[in-house]
Amino acid sequence: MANYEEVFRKVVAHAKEYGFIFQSSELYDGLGAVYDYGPNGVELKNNIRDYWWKSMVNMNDNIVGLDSAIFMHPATWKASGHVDAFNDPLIDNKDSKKRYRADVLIEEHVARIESKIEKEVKKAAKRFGDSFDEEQFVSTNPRVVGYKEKCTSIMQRFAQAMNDNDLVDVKALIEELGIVCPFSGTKNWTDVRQFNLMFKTQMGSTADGATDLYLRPETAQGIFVNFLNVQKTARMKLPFGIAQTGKAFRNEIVARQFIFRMREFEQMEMQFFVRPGQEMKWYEHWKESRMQWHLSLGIDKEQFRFHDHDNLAHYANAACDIEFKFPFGFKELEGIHSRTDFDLKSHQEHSGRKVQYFDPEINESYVPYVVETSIGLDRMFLTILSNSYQEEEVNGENRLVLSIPPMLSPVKAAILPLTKKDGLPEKAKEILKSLQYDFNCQYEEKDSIGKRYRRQDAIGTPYCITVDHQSLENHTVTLRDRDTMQQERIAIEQLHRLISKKVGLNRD
RNA sequence: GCGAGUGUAGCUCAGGGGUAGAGCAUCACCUUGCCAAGGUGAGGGUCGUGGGUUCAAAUCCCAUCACUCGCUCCA
Repeated sequence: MANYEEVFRKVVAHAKEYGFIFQSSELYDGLGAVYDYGPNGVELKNNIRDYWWKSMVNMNDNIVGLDSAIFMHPATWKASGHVDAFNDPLIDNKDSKKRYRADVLIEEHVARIESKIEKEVKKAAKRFGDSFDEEQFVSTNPRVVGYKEKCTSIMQRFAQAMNDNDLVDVKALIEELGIVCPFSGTKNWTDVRQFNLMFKTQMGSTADGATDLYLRPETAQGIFVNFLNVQKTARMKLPFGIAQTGKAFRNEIVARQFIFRMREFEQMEMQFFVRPGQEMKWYEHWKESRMQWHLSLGIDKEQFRFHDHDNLAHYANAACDIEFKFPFGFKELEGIHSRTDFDLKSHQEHSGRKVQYFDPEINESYVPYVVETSIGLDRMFLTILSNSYQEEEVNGENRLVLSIPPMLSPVKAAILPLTKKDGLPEKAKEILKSLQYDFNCQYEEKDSIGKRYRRQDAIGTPYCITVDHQSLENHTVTLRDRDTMQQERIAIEQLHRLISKKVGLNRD
């Protein structure tokens, strides 16, 4: 594991040194868990996004795109469940230094009382034998009734306190119940604090007339609230999908592991709408299809695995992750969720509008079911980066190469005059002009040719084109392959076709 | 938020009360010309920030900020 950490350290340092990723606001000592993409980083990121968009939207005639705004009506987040689910009251035990969710502590306490009720019931059942009437017992036995009342009053008080945002009373409740920390066994608690996982902001320039808004914590809701607009205007028939990429914001309590967990990050999501009852078929379809997408990038199959969720979120009836083996272990890269009709139905209820689809095949209107594929663009970036980073030995010397899939490489080709005289730079610049319209190219004449090759290796450029004296005579150049370091001499006219074949999406 | 660690040049780090250092990187010139680190020279730091002790603080003390790691959360 120490070795993995070492590799990860190097990847992070490399990302900075070669202009892929900088920490946000570094000039001011940095801003935690926020990162900026540098000149090479933005190219790679754009290429990943393009590749996703092409394969999801352009290659599927039943998927269309959308770019919804980051600001959304605040009711959206009530409907989606985020307002409730993203507000956790937390409390620390000062002795054990452990942190707990206050609601969980209280619920566990209630659960203990409930188990006492069960014990009483069992005991009674034994005592009364066949004539035992559980319902009657539970409603009449004074001890059980007392327990039940206690549970109800605790939960009511807790609900009331949460509703009033009265965290002082939540703490008082915990103290009154005598809840102790399982580790230290003490009641030495801090105050209860609320963690807001959504970022709040205001719309409207005057303080008193402003409306509280949230920065969206996921892009999906923009798709759901536009379901009718898109379906009608693009004349889509079920099953069909809506895809969107964009920024999302989460106030993570801790943010670690470089760009794996960021406060501001970018998602690539596709929500696929299906007839109720067909969701599992499509869930399986997208599970398979998304895994194939990852494998199409040439990454080793062993680096991925599925992880099925046991504890499903409130909206899902099936969910799995595609995990990638990051340098710090297998971690979630993409989620495929069968979200049922939860979201659309909830928006229907909250908005008071009909969010339904009339299905001409069965002559019926219904709220569609949704299968979601949701991948973190930044996580995909880290996947590509950490998977590409390689150190190898060449003639007793280290070579550092990013073996990025060529279609994703920030720079497709470097054009290098062997020397910076005798008209070689001019010839090289001619070639640059002929290629740079279609490919992101770099021209370099500084330093020895070997040094330039290695610099290009370090940013993952698949091709180096070297212009030498022979080029002036017969219009040929050498084309060096990043991975094999082999060179072949080819006609300048062939360059465009060869590079296109290697870096294009269509490999035929 | 708690605990531990770190903060000196673009990067990696040395220096632990007395004029701020090295290697690499950068820039210029020379040399070489197909797999990085040849020669000469140059630029670059009020040692994270603020305060204190001292004749004197990068160095000792206090505070503060940021980052890293662990714990709590994570569709």
